[in-house]
Amino acid sequence: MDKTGDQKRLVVIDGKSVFYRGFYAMPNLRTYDGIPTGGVYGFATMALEVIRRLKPDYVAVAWDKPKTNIRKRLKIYPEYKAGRKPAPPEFYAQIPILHELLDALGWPLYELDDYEADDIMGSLAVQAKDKNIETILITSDLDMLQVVNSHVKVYALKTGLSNIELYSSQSFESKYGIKVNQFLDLKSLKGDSSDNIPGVPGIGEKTAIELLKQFKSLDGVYSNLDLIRPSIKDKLIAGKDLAYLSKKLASIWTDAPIKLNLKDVNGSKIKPEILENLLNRLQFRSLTAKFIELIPNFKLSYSGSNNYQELPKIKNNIIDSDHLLRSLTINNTDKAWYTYSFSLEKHGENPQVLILSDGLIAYTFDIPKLNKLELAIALTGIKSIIGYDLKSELKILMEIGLSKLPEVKHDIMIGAFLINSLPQEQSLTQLADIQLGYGYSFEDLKSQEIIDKTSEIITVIKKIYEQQLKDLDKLPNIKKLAKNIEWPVIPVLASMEKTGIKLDVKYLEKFSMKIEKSIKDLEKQIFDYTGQEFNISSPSQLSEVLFGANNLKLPVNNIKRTKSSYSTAASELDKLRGIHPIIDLISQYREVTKLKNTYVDSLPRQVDQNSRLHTTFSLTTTQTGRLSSLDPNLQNIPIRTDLGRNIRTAFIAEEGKTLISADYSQFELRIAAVLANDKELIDMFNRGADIHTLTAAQVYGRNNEDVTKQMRRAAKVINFGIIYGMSPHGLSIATGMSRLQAQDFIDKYKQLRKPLFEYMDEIIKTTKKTGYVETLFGRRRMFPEINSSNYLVRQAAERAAINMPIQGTEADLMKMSMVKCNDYLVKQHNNCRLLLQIHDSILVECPDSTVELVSKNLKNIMENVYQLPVKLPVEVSVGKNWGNL
DNA sequence: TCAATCACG
DNA sequence: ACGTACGTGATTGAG
Repeated sequence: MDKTGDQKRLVVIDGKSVFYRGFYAMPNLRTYDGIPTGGVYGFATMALEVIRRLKPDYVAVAWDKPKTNIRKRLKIYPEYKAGRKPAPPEFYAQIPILHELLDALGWPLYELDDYEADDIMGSLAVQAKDKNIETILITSDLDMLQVVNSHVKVYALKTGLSNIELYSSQSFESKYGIKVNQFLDLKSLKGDSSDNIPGVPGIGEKTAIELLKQFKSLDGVYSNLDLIRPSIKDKLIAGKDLAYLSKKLASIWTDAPIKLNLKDVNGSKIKPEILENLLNRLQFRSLTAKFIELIPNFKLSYSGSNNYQELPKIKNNIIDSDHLLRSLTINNTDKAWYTYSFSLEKHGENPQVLILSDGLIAYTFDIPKLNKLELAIALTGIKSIIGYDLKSELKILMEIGLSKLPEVKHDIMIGAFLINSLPQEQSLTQLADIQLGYGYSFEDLKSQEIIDKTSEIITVIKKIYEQQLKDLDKLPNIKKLAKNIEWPVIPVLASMEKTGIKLDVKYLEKFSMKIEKSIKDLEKQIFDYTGQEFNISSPSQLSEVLFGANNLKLPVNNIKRTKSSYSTAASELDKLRGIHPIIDLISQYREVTKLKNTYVDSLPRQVDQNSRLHTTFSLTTTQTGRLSSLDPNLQNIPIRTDLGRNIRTAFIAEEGKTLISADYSQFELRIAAVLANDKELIDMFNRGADIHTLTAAQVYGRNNEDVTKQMRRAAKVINFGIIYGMSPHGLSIATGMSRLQAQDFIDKYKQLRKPLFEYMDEIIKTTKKTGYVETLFGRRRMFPEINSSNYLVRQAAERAAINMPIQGTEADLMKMSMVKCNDYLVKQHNNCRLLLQIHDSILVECPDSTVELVSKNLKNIMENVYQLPVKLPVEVSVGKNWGNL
């Protein structure tokens, strides 16, 4: 986009439409303090693009004055722009910030009582033309096409935030078949519901275009009425006044009382310090860096200002295995190593290990077995490490055989997650971009590329680390959480992943064959009923078979719909149980195929040469702080059905060893009692009562002995459901009571557990105020949606906000337990290992001889992991396989 | 790539 | 009037 000759260029931005775009594109963007910033972000992104691509000499921003009547237009047509919903509070909250941004950029804002932004833009464009200045208008709708001429161009906002493009009249013309200068007449005829421009009633886009193609203009249409077929002619005659009124309304008025003062709109009045300060405050890190890059005299102290060029060059010393040991015998054992990658890669014959350390060296090193030991000895000096995803790196160090692993001093992947877990910032590439504005990708680097980029990579890691230290200083609770829980659990998880759990592959193969038979069996029975073969696993085909007019025609009155058909989810099929025997068969078919595909056949494919299965635990996935397990997921191995439990039987202990499972009982409810400080509930727990029976007795006003199974079940459902904010409807579904009974039950329960409900109210209140909730140990989850104007979104956020501290505190405690248990095992029973964690339980493998002792001690460690008013009883069980614990 | 479904706590 | 319990991951079919 180069300018010709000396002609100057003015850019006028339709401020509100740009702002709206950002506002809706990033509805959840907020600062740590919960100030909504999406609209400002959108505007800033676009501003950057304007400066970069259009290189304007002058810039102005036009704005529709908020809540001001557009009096001139209203006089002629009071309904103009009526019926628009007012913008939500998140919108208005950002306006003052936008003003600050404009001030920092030195871009004046034009708003006038009687004129719309379009008019202001048009007026400025006209005056600019008189001064022989080119004008570029930036807007999101086509209305501005009216003022296009030799000196005026329209740029439209395309998809994305920073994407502005010259509006091509060609594409308009090929799409509509009329010229852009006929756009106003088109609108006069067809109207525009978004602006409440009436147009001619009964004339839509199709007809209007047809007319304009033939008669060129609105006047042309009305002077040739006789040539038009009667049905349309009548509509045109009846709507003539409206048509011309529409034209007036939709016209851009280029005579707004503003004066284009070149001094005011001078685009080079940017105030770098103020801009930097503001962007920093808004936590637009990547934007800050991009502005810095763009604006030559915008070089400042901002801690993330190191772009690619400015990264210090570090001596990049590549050393092969021959020279390794001498070089590695380093003296820097006291300070932390910054690491990016201890990674094992196959290169030709030998795996290589790649080590990037504190700005000194990148090593590539073949590690045939012989050298592993030497390498391990050489690396033994490292006391602590700082880096990205250290769990992976610790696993490599274990692989090499390092006897004493370095301490995790700081992991920037997890650090970023703890500081703000809104899930945009996960990869190192993202972190470098968002926190430092460093625009280099770290994805899929080959080892040679990693070596070439050593200095950049290490510098980026250091910078992010330093940035996070500053952030953590402002978040003392999270700092403590990181130090006391999150860093220590990393090596424990590394060890668990590395150890893996043994799988009885032969057993599963047998089971698979058995299951295969019953699948065939079920298929046959199902097809007997339907009279045709189809894919039972396809919800759409199944729905057709069950409900279709030519098939079984099962009643659909209660059945939920999906987008394309009736739902065939288990909960919906349940409603049809008893109506047709096929329902039962389908449920069985589902259970069996699920089991086979997800577990029986797939797990054996994933074992190592020792028949052990290695999962990966993620610390940065769940919004509550729980772990998640993937590749394969070992946190959802079946247990609820008899058939499913067979899968657990395939998880076995090594020869001569035994599995120990240790579970916290009623973990979440106990934590809820503590957080709410519900003394009665705590007391019930501490007396060792059966909590559900006792609850039922209280709700129904009976003695414990008179509580029926039904009652206890209802009480159990509500005791758990309450943690998620269950509704009467939910309760009635889960228990089979009527809605009224359920409502009554909940009312009584509320009376009974006043502190619990007060606590829940309190959580919602503070979340609305601060924008986040915390666990007992300071883990934090942001809730941008808690003030949403959408009832359902808001309600969902409220329930999640209630649940988070409970589930999160449970997760925190569990991690602490794991660290302590692991410590104990490593120190006193080094041939015992933690294998899995399933949220409220852990699985340990231990030599037969020490099972009893170890179980007792694990139980003790877990029960006393942290002093709380409520007891945390742990149940321990042992067995040769996971199925019979 | 997404939606639907279902396995777990 | 509307929808209805929190948090996950894997598999499948279909566009």
